[in-house]
Amino acid sequence: MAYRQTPERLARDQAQRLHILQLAHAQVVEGGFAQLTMQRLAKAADIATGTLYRHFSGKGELAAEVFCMASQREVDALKEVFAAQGSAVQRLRQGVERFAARAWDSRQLAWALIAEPVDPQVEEQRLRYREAYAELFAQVLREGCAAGEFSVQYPHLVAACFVGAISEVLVGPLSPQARAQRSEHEVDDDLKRVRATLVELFLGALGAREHA
Amino acid sequence: MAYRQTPERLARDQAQRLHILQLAHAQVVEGGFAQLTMQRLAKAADIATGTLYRHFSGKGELAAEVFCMASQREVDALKEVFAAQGSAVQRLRQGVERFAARAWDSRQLAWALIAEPVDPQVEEQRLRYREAYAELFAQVLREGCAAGEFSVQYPHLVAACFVGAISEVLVGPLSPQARAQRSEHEVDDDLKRVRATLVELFLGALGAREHA
DNA sequence: GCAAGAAGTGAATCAGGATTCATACTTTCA
DNA sequence: TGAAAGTATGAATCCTGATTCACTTCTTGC
Repeated sequence: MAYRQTPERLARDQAQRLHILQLAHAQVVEGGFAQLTMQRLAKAADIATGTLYRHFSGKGELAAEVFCMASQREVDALKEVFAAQGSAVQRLRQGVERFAARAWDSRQLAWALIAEPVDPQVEEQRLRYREAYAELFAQVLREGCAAGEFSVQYPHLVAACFVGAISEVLVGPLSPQARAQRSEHEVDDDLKRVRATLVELFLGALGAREHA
Repeated sequence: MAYRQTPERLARDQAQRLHILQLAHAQVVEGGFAQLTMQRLAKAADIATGTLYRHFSGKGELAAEVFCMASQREVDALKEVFAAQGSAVQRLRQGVERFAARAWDSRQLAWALIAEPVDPQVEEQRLRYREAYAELFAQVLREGCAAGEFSVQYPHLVAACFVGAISEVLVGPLSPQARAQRSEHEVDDDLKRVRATLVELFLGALGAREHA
């Protein structure tokens, strides 16, 4: 007999799995998904490549999980903002600002989540999460409609537009190439303008410019 | 001596190169860039793989060129719409509608151009072209400002938002997965709603709802 | 202490395309 | 016609990582 499923063992397993995920996450934060290879990860975790496969069926699963962890954090942050007190318009504005600020804070990660070319299993999660962001926005839009703050015919589509607009306007400046060219200072200015533009655009679109 | 650079020879060369590009384009139209492999392309063109390398330094260059050809066509179409007579608001509306309609017409291609994971050389062109679309929108925005139709502080950023919104709202329904699930009829309805949403959103954002 | 079964190892293998290159074919022109 | 030089061929090779698996090292219960 050997190695039974004692709670401690299970816990240790979980812990190692988590540790691997954290290291993988760190790789992505540092250099995007391109940086995430099984050998490198194994080395970072100080285990053999084969051991990775005791925790994950393959690279796709692992990468997808890393993606989900990171994205879920963003979704939760946004959810929190949207759950706060205040009019839909106010919350929308704060949501956008928070989103942009977070992306700016960890550009490489934001870029990896939003725009880096990734393999299909990860891309699938990306679609899911974009959907999730959109759903959050859509919910606030519906609340705003219900409260008579503004009127939107297809909240879900408008929400998708918002998500797209945010992504696009961030991706340019976030992309590794762009970052290589601009100074920190310029980049901060960019953030301010981007936030202002997004807020103005969204509230304007809702015919709620003045509430802001 | 042999095979001098007679005009006919050059022309034949050009013709073959073009033919290859057209076939490559066809591959992409059919199955995205994933479908574009050197062996498959060579077979389609009925030449040896090695011969491809007489025309292109490598796959990246070839794929990038295909991407550019296809994108340039879209840019030109949009440019044409924007160059037409009419107020900025009218042209903007028509630009959006045209863009969406074209994407809908060739979904697989649109998806490949907008959202398919592609290799870095192609991704680079994608950024350039997104920039190009944005620049077209920005120009119209500036004209509208100049004409006093509306006022926008950072036309370029707003333009980027437009491009992002259009892409995002199209990508969902355009993605191969989504397409597998919905009927033609549903998809047509989607297009109508998407166009309506985009137009309303953009004109609303510009405070130009009523001009429409 | 030891046998049985888990877990860990990492060099070897595999996969799937891109790329090369020795060889064969064409064209040109003296 | 044949030597020279460009062009085409496509099987073989290379590349880059993911994945495997025979073997070693643990852990446990007796």
